[in-house]
Formats: sequence, C-alpha cells, structure tokens
Amino acid sequence: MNKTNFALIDCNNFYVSCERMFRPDLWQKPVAVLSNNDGCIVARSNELKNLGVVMAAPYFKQKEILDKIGCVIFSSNYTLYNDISNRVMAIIATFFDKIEIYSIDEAFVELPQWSAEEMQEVCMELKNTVWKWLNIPISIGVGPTKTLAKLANEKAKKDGRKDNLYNGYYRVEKNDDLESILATVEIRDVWGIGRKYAKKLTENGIYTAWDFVRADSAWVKKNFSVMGARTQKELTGQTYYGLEEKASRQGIASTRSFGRPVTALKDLMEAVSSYTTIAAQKLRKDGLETNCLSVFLMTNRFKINFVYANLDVKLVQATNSTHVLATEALKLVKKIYKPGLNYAKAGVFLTNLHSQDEVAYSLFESENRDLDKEKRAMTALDTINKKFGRDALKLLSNGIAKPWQMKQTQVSPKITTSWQELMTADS
DNA sequence: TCTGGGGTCCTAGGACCC
DNA sequence: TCTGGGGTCCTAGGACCC
Repeated sequence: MNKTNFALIDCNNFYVSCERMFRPDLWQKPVAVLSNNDGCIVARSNELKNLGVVMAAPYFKQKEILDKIGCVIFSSNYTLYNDISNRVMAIIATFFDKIEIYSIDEAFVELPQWSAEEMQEVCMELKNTVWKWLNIPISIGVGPTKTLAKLANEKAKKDGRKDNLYNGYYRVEKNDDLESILATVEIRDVWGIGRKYAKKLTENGIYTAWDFVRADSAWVKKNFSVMGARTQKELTGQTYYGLEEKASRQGIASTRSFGRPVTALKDLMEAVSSYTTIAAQKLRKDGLETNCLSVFLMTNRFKINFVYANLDVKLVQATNSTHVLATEALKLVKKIYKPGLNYAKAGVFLTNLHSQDEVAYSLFESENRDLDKEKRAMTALDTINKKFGRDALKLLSNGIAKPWQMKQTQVSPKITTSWQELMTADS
C-alpha cells in the first residue's frame, strides 16, 4: 500500500509579498506588480483579486480603477524575486529531504509516513518560520497525489483569503469523502485543466472535479489525451506524477519586447547580443553546452502586416561561450533584418543542449580554437559578474545607450542583491 | 498610446528505413 | 497477379503550467 503524501508549498501573491517585505506600510494597501515592459499585471494583492482583476490583465485597461483605490504599482524586479525565492526554498529544504522546485514561488515535497497531526504540525512550523525570517506568507496543501495537493493548496489559500478558515493549511485524505470535497471544486480550477479543456468539459455537462472523476475514462482519454486521463486518475488518489527533484532543460530561451519600436539594425544587434549573454549564462550555470542557436525578430503582433522571421544555425562545435554564441547570433540578425520594419520584439533560443562533460569534441574545430582558454574566460566572467552584479562585465556589443531596453518605470531597489542600492535606499 | 516571458508534454503527419 | 506494415525520427501545432 502506498501511503506517500505530497505537499505543495506556495508563496501567496509572491511578487507582491516580495515588494512588501521592505515596506510594512504596504501591508494593508492594494499592490500590483507589472510584467516586463509594464504591460500586464502579473501579481495582485488580495484587494485586487477580490476586485476581480485577473492575472495578466493589460495594465492600461485597469489603471483607472487601480488609481481610484490607491493601488501601489511596481515594475517587476526579478533579481529581487529570484533572490527571495532561493531563500524560501532553502528554508523548505531544511524541513524536508525531498523537494521539487516547481516554479519561482512553488515547491512540491514528499512527506514521510507521518500521522495527520505530525503533518499539520510540521507544515505549520514551516509556515511560521518562513513568515518570521522573511515576512513571506505561504499556503500549504497536502494530498496523496500532486494533483490533490495542488487542489488542497487552492482551498488553503482561497479560504484563507476570506476568513482564515484553514489558517493556510489544508489536507485531502484518500479515505476522506472525496465527493464532498471535489464537488465543491470547479473543473476550471483543477491543475491540468486549462481554458480550452474547461470549456469543452462544461459543454459536456462536467462542471466540478467530482463530475470529471465520474466521467467515462475512455471518453476522457479520447477527448483530452493522456494528460486528461492522468489528471482524472490523480483526482481519485492514484499516484501518477512523482517528485522530480532535478529539473533538466530541453532548451533555453531569452526573449523580450522592446520599450518602443526599433528600426535600426544596430539597436537590434545590441538587444540580441544582450539576450544571448543571458541565455549563455543560464547555459553555463546548468553545466550545459549547445550547438543549435536560433534568433527571431518580429513586429507588433497586434498590428496588421505582422512580420515574424527567424533563422537558426548549427554549430560544428558545441559551446557555452557568450562570445561564440553572440557572434553567431549577430550574423543571423543581419540576415533576418529588413529595413523599414518597426520591430517590437526579438529573442534567442538555444536547443540541443548537452551536459558539458558529455559533449564530443569535433576533430575539425579543436585545432582552430583554444577551448580551454575560452572556458577559463567564461568562468572568470561569471565569477566577476556574480560578485559585482550581472552586468559588471559584458560584451561591448550589448550596447551602452540601449534605446531598445524595456520600460521599467517603477522598479524597486535591488536591496538584497546590490550593496550600492541598499546604501542609497531610504529606509 | 499601452497587450509578459518563460517553460512542459503530447499528437499527428510526413519522410525514411527495412 | 498481388502494391506491406512496423519502427524511428523529425516537425509543427496545440494544449497545459507559472
């Protein structure tokens, strides 16, 4: 008999909570965090959620109502959020041996064979510790499968929002009366059921998680593929998904919208050079190399005559060198570029990733290039940037004026990662 | 005027092989 | 005369997640 339980630990309104960490005056105020470029609302305090402001709502459409309620707005500050995320995860890792970092603000853990009381006690202690050390509120859901843990977490969070009914902790047990719980959960709130599937399901008379569990499994598989079938099984308490402790990447992408339309080749080259720098850093951080790089340029997709063009290149020799990759990327930009277009966005994709150790060295290239030298240079680059900030040392081709750079009009200081900004932050 | 930026997995269909 | 069928790899597209 399998008595494994999973817990999903989720930071509440994570980016908003990060901004509030250093601003206790904002605790009782509505707060929103915007996406890169200040385009969409990507994090909302409970005040906004209760007002019906949805995830990824365009900011310009909500601005009026947000101004009216005195909402405080931040541009996103991913340096800060990543740093806080690492600290939260580090605390979780001191409580549990088996942890899967699922996203910047979520982790699954596998619970030992504890009694119900022990589970609750340890989870509440974790919740209190994260609050005491970081001032970040979290919710914890426990269940016999990841899907049920996720569902439990939603309950813990949502009901906590209203009247603190569950105190941010909720557990679904396999032997519980599953019907009474699942019948209260709308099908669109189930993990693995998105907008399209929810629409199709309700059209077929399936409105709740419980309706879905009772649906004919062959019909589910036919219409919602194996993913739907797995979700259905997991809802009944049969484990399909295990803990994935080590994330392995298929590819790395670095793409951004520009702050304003860009027409000059020089500016596009600077932007792509910067994105390549970011992607190559990720590559090295994960100990990977690539031999396939692609670049795209596109105009505004909300306008007519939308243009998207991309090119890729296969390298003879796999690499993770910023210099080598940026050189290739810039060649592609020159080929793709068409004068007269208003470019709105560009990006770089690295695929066909291999571990540094397992990459076979090409006989043809190794004579021409000093690989060790390249590697030492990259290690030095990363070390210096880690110490002095991400852009301390960079390629000149990344540009200095950066007219293409994102709009970030209301970004908070990098207090936790930049000494300079800490010193100048008024507190 | 202003519309995020990453990722994952699965399926279907075509090319190619024997 | 009879015009196979299964496997693999690749790509594009469509769903999902945060």
